[in-house]
Amino acid sequence: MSHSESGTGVRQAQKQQSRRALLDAGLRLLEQQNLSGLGVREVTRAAGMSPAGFYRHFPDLSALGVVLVEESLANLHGMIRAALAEQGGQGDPEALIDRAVEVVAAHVREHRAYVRFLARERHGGVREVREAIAAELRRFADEVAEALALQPVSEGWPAGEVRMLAELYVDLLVMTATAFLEVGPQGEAELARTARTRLRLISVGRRHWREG
Amino acid sequence: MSHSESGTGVRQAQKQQSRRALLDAGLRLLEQQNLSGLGVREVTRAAGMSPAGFYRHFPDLSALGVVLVEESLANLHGMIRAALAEQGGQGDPEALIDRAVEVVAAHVREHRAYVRFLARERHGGVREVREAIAAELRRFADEVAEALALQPVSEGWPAGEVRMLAELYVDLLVMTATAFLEVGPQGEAELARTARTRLRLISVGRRHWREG
DNA sequence: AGACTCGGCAAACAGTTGTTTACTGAATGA
DNA sequence: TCATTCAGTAAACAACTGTTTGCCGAGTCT
Repeated sequence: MSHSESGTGVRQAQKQQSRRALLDAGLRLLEQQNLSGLGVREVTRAAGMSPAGFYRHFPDLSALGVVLVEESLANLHGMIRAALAEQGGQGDPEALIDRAVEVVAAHVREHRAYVRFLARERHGGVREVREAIAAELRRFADEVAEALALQPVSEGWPAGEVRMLAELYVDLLVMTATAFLEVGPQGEAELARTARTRLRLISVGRRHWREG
Repeated sequence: MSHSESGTGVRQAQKQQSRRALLDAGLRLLEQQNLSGLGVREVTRAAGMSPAGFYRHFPDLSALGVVLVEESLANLHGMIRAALAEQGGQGDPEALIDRAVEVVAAHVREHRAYVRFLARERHGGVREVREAIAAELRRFADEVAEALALQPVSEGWPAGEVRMLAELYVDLLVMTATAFLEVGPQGEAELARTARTRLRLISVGRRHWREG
């Protein structure tokens, strides 16, 4: 058909489908288990595939884990980026905090398995996955730092301190996300409230920082 | 010999020694692995014992994990309790923060394996262990809340808010501890500095809370 | 049309696993 | 001293593991 670009169609599509089945099965199994305790056969069985088939897609279970990491944060990344852009530099910080907590809550509701996976493997036993998560969170902090620098409150703050602040916010948001996992639907509202208070506490501290 | 109390001596001592060997071997193996990926045979092999011997001490690997949790926090608990008592209610909060970070740093240096274990299994795949950690951290927060309530700054604060503040401090300290794990010896000083700044930020926020 | 690529499979490999069984022998209590 | 307790053992169990091999057959290219 075409004389350039991809060329193949059905072939790659089928492969991607199998790959997706493996990723989905893995993610599902990892809701109740650690990556270092997961088995190749276990995943292929759950994906309806022969054990050997796994190696056509990933060399390792670690490799599958790394892909899951990227997928995990791609979503959240997008949502946060949208939230930050929406408020821009001139939005009032209080509203931004509310929006951020809201976004995190929604994200957990929609991608529960991914969030649990991240929380579980962030300090888990597989180095490559740990490092992948750390790298993504670093990029996440970059983005938050960028947004913070635009706020009027950051006038005159050195980049290093803004960056530190951003990391603090990211850590708090990640903690909030994992806390959402462990709370029932009826506890969500209160958790969101305390999360907002935590963030506001930082916000207030920041405004009065110079005076000690 | 004696006609009451324990009676047996050598017997129990030998058993305790084997039990310790199992716990130590487990802790060592868990430095590079997750509990859900650990095996009974693996542990007994590392402890120089027959596989069946394990069941004379623990029904499960989860049970061993729970014991490790208790041991992990017993130390830290004691150190923090000492630091809090040392300052009492009248010590200045800044100094208390410095002392707390110092204590955490020392604790990580001395009990690296325990701290890594806690960080790894806090959200790990074994429910019983997760719950044990959560329970211990809750008790930890109780203690911090008690200390915070004694500070003059907490005048007029409702107990619920003090408690929330205590949880925030605990979360930050735990995060600091796990961060110490991932940083080389030359990065420790800077990490301690940013940890202190984070805590001070909260402190400042708290002082100016009412005025918004 | 024919040659070729390559995702998926069945089978085999040599190990490993958790747990139970019946046992041994030293520390114990009378 | 003699019977009892019980921590630790060796052996066996069936089931499972990760990975490699050769093969098939559908999708692809010329």
